[in-house]
Amino acid sequence: MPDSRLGSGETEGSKSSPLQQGERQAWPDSRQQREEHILDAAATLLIRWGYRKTTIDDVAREAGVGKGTIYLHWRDKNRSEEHTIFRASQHATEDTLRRLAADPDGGLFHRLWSHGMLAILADPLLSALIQGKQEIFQGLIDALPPETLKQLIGNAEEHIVQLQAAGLIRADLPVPIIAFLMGALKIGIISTSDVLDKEHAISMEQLTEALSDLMRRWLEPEHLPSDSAVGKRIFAQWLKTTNEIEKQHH
Amino acid sequence: MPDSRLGSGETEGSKSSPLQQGERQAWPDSRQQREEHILDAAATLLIRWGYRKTTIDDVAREAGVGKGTIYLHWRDKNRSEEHTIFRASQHATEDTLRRLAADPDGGLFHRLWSHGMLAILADPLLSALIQGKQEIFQGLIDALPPETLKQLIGNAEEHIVQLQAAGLIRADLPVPIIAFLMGALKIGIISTSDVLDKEHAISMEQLTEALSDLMRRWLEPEHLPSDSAVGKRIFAQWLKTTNEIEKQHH
DNA sequence: ATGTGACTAGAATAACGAATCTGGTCATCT
DNA sequence: AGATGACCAGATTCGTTATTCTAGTCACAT
Repeated sequence: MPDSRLGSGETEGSKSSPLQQGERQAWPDSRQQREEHILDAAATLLIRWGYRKTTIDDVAREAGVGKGTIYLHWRDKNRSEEHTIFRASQHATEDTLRRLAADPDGGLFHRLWSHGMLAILADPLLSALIQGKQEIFQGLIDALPPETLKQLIGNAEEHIVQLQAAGLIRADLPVPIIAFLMGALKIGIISTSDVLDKEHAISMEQLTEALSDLMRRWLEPEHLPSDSAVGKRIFAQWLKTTNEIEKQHH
Repeated sequence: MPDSRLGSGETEGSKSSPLQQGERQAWPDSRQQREEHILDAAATLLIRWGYRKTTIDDVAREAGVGKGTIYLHWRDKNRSEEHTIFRASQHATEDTLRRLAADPDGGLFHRLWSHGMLAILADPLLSALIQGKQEIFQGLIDALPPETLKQLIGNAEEHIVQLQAAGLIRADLPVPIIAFLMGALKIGIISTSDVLDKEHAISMEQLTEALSDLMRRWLEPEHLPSDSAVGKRIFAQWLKTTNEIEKQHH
């Protein structure tokens, strides 16, 4: 599991050392490592109990640090949980880019879409967020910058314009309609994906294939640009920009 | 507005007579007319206040009849509201068939789908039901036969098999996947359609066209069957069956 | 017959003080 | 320094009682 950290800037030397198995854990962690641990804990509890029912004490206990320590990393509870969501989004982006890089057709739009879709689907936190599960984000969601959700759904019209210009998707459809339908499909899939497991066992591979097929037939033009690198560049650029916007909010 | 009543059985002779404008209304209605009025009232209030907050008294007042009268038509509150939903579904079916009949391409699958979609989208009650808006159906939804919702979403695999056999949709895709994605798309569209009005003014005509385009490219085979009547027959049959199933529940 | 609305029992809701919980601080410890 | 957890004020929840509401009935009116 390679993990290219685009993350929060600070780098620090101190490597982790003799990690012993105490009652929970006891690591003389580096600051960054500890932050990651705390965010892990926060994500776990956020999914399990939701924002309202997850207390700072819980997170601290789960992460094996003192309560005050959390306030050494974030100004308040909101900032900490926001960062948790931001990191999940970051991971999904990295995951998508990784999948695209490994895909020979990674420069084609239908691959971008299905890989991106699957990356979100794989993360329960992002799925819940897009589904608009208020019971999980109760109270936090208002504090969240409204951009975040929109970015996650990814119905950015600007991006569609770029793709049309590059000849990667059909130019004969109105941009707002494409944006609307792509968003609707994404939300619909995430909202009903729990049925997948229960009723019909559809594998993720099958779903990826089917989604690629759908997007290709619907949105890709007869003749694709010869240079496949163009697509890859645009996608990477787009995903990066998206993350930048979210990061601005700290 | 033609209205072929498939409804509740009873027929009665008494025609309506001098309808005067009282404080609300005063019609010596036929039994059936009155039932329609009550259902209209119930639908209005259901959308406005939801099931929990709508009382039988409210419905009676809105319909301009006495409270007891409602109990002359339905055993209890549940039955009355269920009938309201059933009627909405019936209307949507009739609406879809009417649109298909008026459409020269009414025998093609992509027309069925977009017309059906639009019919649901046009009815706030059905939209809310499919969206799973619990705040509206709170308490009623449990009493509802689980079939109802499934039928409304229309992800009936059986139907897809028929369509494949008739050569109206591609046969090279697994049925469960088609069912899943069609359901997801429908739910997504309905769930996000409120954004339509607000942000980007997408007309219903545009949406119909775009949906037709999507479904045709995604699901229709190269070569369509020459006899367009086949499609119409299958669609009519299917929509009828769907309604029958719901009607069984009274 | 047919329609009605006053009536009732049981359920839902409001009121409200007591008890508990929790985000954030800071004196203390390492 | 860097980290912690006891502590506090304000918010939330809980337990209880009082009040209101409403589905369904039925004696009466039309």
